[in-house]
Amino acid sequence: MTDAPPPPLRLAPGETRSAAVVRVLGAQIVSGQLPPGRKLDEAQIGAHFGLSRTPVREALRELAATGLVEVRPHRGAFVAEVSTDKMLEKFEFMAELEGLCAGYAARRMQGTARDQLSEIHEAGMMLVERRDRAGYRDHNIRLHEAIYTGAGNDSLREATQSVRRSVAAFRAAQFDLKERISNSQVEHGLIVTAILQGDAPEATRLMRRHILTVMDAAEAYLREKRVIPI
Amino acid sequence: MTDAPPPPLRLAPGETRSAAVVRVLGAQIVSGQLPPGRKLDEAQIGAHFGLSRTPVREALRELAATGLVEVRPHRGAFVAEVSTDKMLEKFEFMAELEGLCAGYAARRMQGTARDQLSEIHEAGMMLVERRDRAGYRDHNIRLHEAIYTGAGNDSLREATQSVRRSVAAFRAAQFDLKERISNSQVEHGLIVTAILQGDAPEATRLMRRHILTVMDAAEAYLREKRVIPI
DNA sequence: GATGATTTGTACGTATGTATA
DNA sequence: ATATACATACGTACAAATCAT
Repeated sequence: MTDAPPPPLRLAPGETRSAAVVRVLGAQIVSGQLPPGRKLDEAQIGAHFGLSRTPVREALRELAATGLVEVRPHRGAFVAEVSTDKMLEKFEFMAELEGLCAGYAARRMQGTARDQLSEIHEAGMMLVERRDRAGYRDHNIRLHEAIYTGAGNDSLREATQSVRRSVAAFRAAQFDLKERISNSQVEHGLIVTAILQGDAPEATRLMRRHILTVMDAAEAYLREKRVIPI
Repeated sequence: MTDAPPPPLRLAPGETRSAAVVRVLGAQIVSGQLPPGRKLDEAQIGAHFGLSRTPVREALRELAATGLVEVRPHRGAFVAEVSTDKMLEKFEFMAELEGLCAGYAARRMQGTARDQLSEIHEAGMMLVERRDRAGYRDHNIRLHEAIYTGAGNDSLREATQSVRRSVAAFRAAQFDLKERISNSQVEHGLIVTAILQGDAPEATRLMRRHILTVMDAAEAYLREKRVIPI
């Protein structure tokens, strides 16, 4: 329990301490290092980072706004604990949002952005062949983010990113079953083709199904385990 | 400039001071009392409410998370100033979200909730006849909220409410042109009918068009005035 | 149920960074 | 460009509420 000899908090240039805490704690929650339900003690976290409670408090409030943390008045902050039902609702919502992104992207993406989307997608092939699951996870995020951006609506993009993050916090690597990777690449191919052809309804439909497929895997996992994964 | 003789902040039971500040400032921003771009000085606001800067700070951060306030590091907090383009993006996004709500509501609303929706809608008739614009504004919110809830997905509901609030902050009463009220009631009628008949695609389409109609009025207004309204 | 310990909520002072002269 | 003024960012102390005993 005698951890953190030096203050392990590197500040990006121009970054405030509270922003850095948001960054670090958020990553730890999304990655599962801080499991749902874990108490987030202000003083303890502050000591860990070599900070006072003030910037930690602000960071916890900000994380609460994104849904990664739950703060109960006079009771403290906890890594958000999401019931299976709520999590399935989030997936359902995310499927709609991603579907919207794909549809708008099909209508709005132009020259350069379209080429980049193709390049990103094709880069995934190699990762599938290599069975590089970590690499594919990053690739997957890149592809989806390219589509969010291609939708040409910042409000939509931000909302989709936010929901994706809050969902990511509650599905561990377990979800990324081996078979899913090659299936995912195939589904991506269909979606990218629809976008490049400007077929918005098809892009929306395929993307929604793509996300709901992940949800089905998640649901099966959740029902079996009866607990929220790390 | 010698305002606020008594501390004008009433705390709801169990409410923290910072939560109360969020409530009051948020209402003032949405209602237009605090116009976009207005500087929100921590010390000044704290003095106004008879509080120290700490709860005010936390309130400003929370409002920033909802998009009503913009905080720039070391520079302070301001009522969010949204460009015309960004505002139109928000409207576009809101139209999609409300459309989703209507579609899900058509699939999921059951007995009691359906009856309540009908009742709410019919209550609007009287307000239109009376040309009660303030009353209709409240009624309009009630109807839309009933549909959000009827969608049966909390994530979707919260996101829709959030976008609606942030849009509301930038359209003043001017938008609610006299003719719009009766038109709105007619459009509501079509939407409610589609929901009660369980026709999800039609409910989605009608609701999206309903919101985009408001957007067109807003756009015309914005283009004319060349400024963000109060 | 009462009391003490612990943690959060708030107040206030200092340091740091930004903007202006 | 340097200095000055000012608001925020952070630290510290105290009050209030919750939890444990």
